[in-house]
Order: sequence, then structure tokens, then C-alpha cells
Amino acid sequence: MASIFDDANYPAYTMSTAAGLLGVQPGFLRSLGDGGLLHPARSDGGHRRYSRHDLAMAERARQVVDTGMNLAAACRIVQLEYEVARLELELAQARAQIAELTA
DNA sequence: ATTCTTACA
DNA sequence: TGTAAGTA
Repeated sequence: MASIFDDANYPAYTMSTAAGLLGVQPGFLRSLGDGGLLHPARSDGGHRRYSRHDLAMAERARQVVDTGMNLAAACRIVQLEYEVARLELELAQARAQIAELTA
């Protein structure tokens, strides 16, 4: 049985844990939020709580920054990459549905 | 005891 | 950039 702790969207990681796992500074993670790429959940006291999905996005952003992009550009690029991936999936599903209906 | 967040200077 | 005050 699936637990909410298995959900990639469950906000399980504190700032220091997330930064440690990714090998980045806390400030980098925070700036990804300012750049509109991440919207981490908050604890009752206002501390950021990152999900595995947040971590995956942050990791990709780090890669893009490493290629020389500034932070704002990296946030935009990763955001667009994510949207393209989502649209590709949606297109594939739509095509599969068409194939089934026209069979 | 230390880290994290916001606010403000 | 740095400090302060409240959290976790």
C-alpha cells in the first residue's frame, strides 16, 4: 500500500537536508523560489519543505547554471523543459486515444 | 545548541 | 550585508 511518504510531491525535506543532498547552498534553493521555479511547501513556522519533485527541478537548475546561464535564465529554461515534457506526455496520450477510437 | 526565515537597516 | 527575533 502506498504511503504519502512515497509521493514525489510530499514535502519531506528541510532546507539543510535538501541543500546537502544536492550539494548546493541554501541560498541557491531559496533563489529558485524567487525565480518562480519552485514553490516549496511551508511548515507551520514558515520554513521551506522540499519534495522530491522540487529536488529534481533544483538539480536540473543546478546543471543549467553550471553551463553558464544566470539564475533567472536557468529558472526559465527548466520551467520550459518541464512544460515541454508535460505536453509531450499529453500528446502521446491523445494520440493513443485517437488510435483506440479509430481502430 | 544550531539552523532556518523574515524583516529591516 | 548584516542583525534581530521567532522556528524547527
